[in-house]
Amino acid sequence: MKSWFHLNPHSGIPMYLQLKEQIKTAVAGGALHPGDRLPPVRELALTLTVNPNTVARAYSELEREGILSAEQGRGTFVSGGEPLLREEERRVQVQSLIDKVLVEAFNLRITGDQLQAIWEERLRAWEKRLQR
Amino acid sequence: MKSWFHLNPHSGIPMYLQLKEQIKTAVAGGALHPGDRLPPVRELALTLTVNPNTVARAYSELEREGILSAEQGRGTFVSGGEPLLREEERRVQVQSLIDKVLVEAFNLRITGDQLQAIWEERLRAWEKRLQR
DNA sequence: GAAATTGTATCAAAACATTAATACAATTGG
DNA sequence: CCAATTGTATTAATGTTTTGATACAATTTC
Repeated sequence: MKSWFHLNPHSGIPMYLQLKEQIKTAVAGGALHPGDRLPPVRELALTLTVNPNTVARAYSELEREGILSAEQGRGTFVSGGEPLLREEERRVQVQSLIDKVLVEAFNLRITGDQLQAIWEERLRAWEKRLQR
Repeated sequence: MKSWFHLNPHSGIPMYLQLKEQIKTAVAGGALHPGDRLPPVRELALTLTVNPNTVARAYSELEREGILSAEQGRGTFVSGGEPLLREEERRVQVQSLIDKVLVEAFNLRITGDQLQAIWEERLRAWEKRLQR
């Protein structure tokens, strides 16, 4: 449980977004489990040499998204339970993300077959990391 | 070839991005074909009640991406020919988009099976629109 | 060749987003 | 109960992006 995250102040991507992304990836990939406690905002801010507000923003946006759960005085944790949105809404979100991928892919002149192959490859890669 | 695009100034998404997105979708979906001419920047700017620079920005970014092709004095056209990036690079781009979808999906607690079903459904939906 | 049409370039203004400084509030631990 | 720990809220400073005004350049049309 050491130096998980690292931020690049010059990447052009806001640091709070970099952190959000890394936390989401860690959760999806099984490096963080429901109930795990994240470092306090000030502590993580120190190790990342970043303003505490930057960490706080990442945490609180992830809480709004139902991925973390914060309790004042106690800490911030990976949340396990029920999704915030109902099935239908989550489905729609994923659909629209996938539609974006399809538009991009076709504009990149990727064929349906190539696309399908990449999809299967990536899905397999993630399934491995998920079945812990 | 009428009122294709419409922009919402209050959506929170910059208008030049909305326009880019709509053009990309039209191209991917077969509403616009290689060689088709787009309206002149000033004309489209009028119909969308937007500054000409806004349209020009969308056009020129899409040109950089190899989707449109502009010629001063003549107009702007949907480009048909070879992709700008080589196979490998395009593959990587699509891969990373798909990885983002997977992370989002798993954080939304969508199961692999559900995800696979949505993928197949959307791919079929687009394939229909593409085989013209 | 001149006027019209079209995309391009430059620069500034306005809007927006990110980061920072600081203070507040709830919980825990002794 | 008091100090320490932790997340939250407010506000300002800074930085970045988007939009707009205007002028320029290439091509077409007559």
